[in-house]
Amino acid sequence: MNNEYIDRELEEKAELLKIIGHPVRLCIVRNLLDGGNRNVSEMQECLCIPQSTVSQHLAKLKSAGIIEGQRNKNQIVYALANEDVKKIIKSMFDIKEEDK
Amino acid sequence: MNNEYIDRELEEKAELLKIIGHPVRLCIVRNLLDGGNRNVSEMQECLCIPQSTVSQHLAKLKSAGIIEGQRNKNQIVYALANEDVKKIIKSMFDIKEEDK
DNA sequence: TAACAATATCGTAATATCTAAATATAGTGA
DNA sequence: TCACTATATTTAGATATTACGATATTGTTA
Repeated sequence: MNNEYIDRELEEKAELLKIIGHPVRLCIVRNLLDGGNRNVSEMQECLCIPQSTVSQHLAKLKSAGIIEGQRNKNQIVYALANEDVKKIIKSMFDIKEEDK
Repeated sequence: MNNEYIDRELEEKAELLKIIGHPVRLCIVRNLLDGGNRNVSEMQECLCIPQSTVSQHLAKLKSAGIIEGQRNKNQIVYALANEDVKKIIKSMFDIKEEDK
């Protein structure tokens, strides 16, 4: 976007919104905030879609800094890593507390 | 998306996020909330993009119920019409009050 | 009603996204 | 090291989105 009124901040926020603007990714992110599935196999089962598809959505979320993965033994455990996204999900889905 | 874990609500919210997840549309929506340009010509000037492009983005926002247009003489004055979107924009851009 | 101004819609080419199978990688435990 | 499990990457076809010129529509005013 080559436009002085659309600045870097706006571009970045738009990108963030676009990335969570997909049913599978929004489901992943909402579950993460809501204390749900944290590793890929669980997400895959819960979402009923192929593993590679889940992984690609996770890659997209990760490259935007929305989630972070940490290896735990055999698995990779994901967590939300972006405050804007947390705020958005909380306000959209009326989630009160991170249950931990 | 044919998946029992991804329900109607999730689909709708994802669609909403996707629609505001575009720099031009996010700019329009943020300006509307922030008391800025409300008719198409002003937006067009401010955004430096062709009128038909602005109109198409407005159509998308409108068909998702994010904005509503009201005719005022020669022009159509738009306003935000979706509470989720208002909340999101406010929290992302630290807008305190609708100035009116 | 004619000319004009503001906005919307259409057509379409370029680009981006999505999905999923196939394949690769990397950690774990025997 | 070997087999296994969990996850990531690659590839490709299908689909969706985007931008914008051309054109249409609708309201206004003379």
